[in-house]
Amino acid sequence: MIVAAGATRAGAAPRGLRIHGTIAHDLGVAIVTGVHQPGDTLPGEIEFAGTLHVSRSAYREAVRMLMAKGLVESRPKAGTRVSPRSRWNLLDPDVLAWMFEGEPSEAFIRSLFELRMIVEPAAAALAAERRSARELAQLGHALEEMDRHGLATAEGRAADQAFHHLILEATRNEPLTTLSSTIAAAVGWTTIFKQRKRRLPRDPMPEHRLLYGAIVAADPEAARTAMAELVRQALADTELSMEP
Amino acid sequence: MIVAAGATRAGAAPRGLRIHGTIAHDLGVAIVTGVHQPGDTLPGEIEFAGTLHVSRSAYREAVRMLMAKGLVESRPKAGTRVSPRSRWNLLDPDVLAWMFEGEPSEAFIRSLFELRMIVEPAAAALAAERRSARELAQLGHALEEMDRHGLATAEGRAADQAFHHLILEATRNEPLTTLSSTIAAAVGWTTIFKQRKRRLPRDPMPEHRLLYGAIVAADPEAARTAMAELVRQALADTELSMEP
DNA sequence: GGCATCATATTGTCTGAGTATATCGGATCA
DNA sequence: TGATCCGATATACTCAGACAATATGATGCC
Repeated sequence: MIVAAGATRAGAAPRGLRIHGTIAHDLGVAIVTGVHQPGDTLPGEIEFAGTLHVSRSAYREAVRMLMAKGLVESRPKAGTRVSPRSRWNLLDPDVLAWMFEGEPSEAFIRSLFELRMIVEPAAAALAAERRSARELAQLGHALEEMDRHGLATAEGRAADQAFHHLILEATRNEPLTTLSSTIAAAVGWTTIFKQRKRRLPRDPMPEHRLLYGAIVAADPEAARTAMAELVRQALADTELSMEP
Repeated sequence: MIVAAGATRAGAAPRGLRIHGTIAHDLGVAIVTGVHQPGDTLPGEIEFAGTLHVSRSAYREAVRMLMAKGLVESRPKAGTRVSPRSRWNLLDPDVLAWMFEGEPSEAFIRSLFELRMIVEPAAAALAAERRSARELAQLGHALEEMDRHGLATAEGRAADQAFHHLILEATRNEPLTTLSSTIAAAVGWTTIFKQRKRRLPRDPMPEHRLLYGAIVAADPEAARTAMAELVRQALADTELSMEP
């Protein structure tokens, strides 16, 4: 891992992607990591496509995808330029994932946690009011899975993400749930980021159980408090791995 | 307005867009308004491109944009299918705008206000703590503009959106600010939606001034309360135009 | 010095061909 | 009869080359 200077080709490419997807990925990562800065004009289509050894069509389709995410804008004669950061769709799952392929700034990670701190406790409160019996069961199952595997394993982290996603789904609020994909992904990457340097300082299971209990009890305020504590703890753990 | 069956061509097309952009717009609207439902398979490229009287390239680029927004996914042999709603990027500015070209469900509008109710008061609190002198001045100016033109005019609504956007910018939180583009757009369309049926029931200026005062005074809790009241009022006004 | 005009570079669009891939249907086997 | 394997096929994917549309930046005029 770690930036990974491509051996034979460009960036470390995700498998199962078509050419246009690969180009979009590589170019997207290059943009969000600052290789191409906002305001920069990319090389012309024919030239750049040639450099990347792909057809103009494939390259153009990649650019269309980045345009849809607000990363670039292109006009005839003017060329294709990197958009100002303010136009980037930072809440797009791909964009966020691309950010974490580099080393995102500490300020950015902090911003994400701030957003989690705003959204997730409120979501937990809503979920406590609206959750169905079925969702309660699923939450319980996810909790068990987390417990069995631990957060060091892929299964454990998947269960963690499922747990948080289930809570957002129980809010019966689609836009809020969409935020979940984004934040859940960020949480996932941050967790990997975190465990890369040192082992997990604390066991987060007690807080998860507290939160689960509050949702079962249909107690919005307890759920809000529990979730806030959980996010706070996650931030603290992440900070430990950032500073020193 | 109102669905607007296209006179000569397809949907009511936004001007200044290229062909691929137009197709993406029309297809996107058709999807989010339910003409093409999740799970549906779109006609083949050659056929559909022919139906729309555009080249395959233009059509494919349009599909790439929709794919980037999570609306469709396409694989060889399987065709291009509309993705399940859970994969849609509802926080994408375009997607949200497209939703409002139809008549979004009441539940959806309510969800958006619920999200505003979570995010904006918290943002106002952060803004009260972190705002710069320059932003204070800009906020004051926006408030003046709103006062002068009123919310019935385009200038007034622009000032309103600027006011809210400035607050989010003052939070020094990029992801949160990105949410602004989305929510601000939604608020804009909802306002039009609202005034279409009846005139503005109440004058929202006093609450805006209250909020502004709290931010000037660097009082987070007062700002939070004021913003909550403002959003609550906006919801109430919108509800008036939905029910009867 | 400001403004209108025009040449030009760049993206945008179109056409047509060939490739890669995943699904569907049939054949084989338990 | 049922399930598994495997090949034919439909579809998206990639490529190549040409022409059109457009906004820029220079030029010339007022």
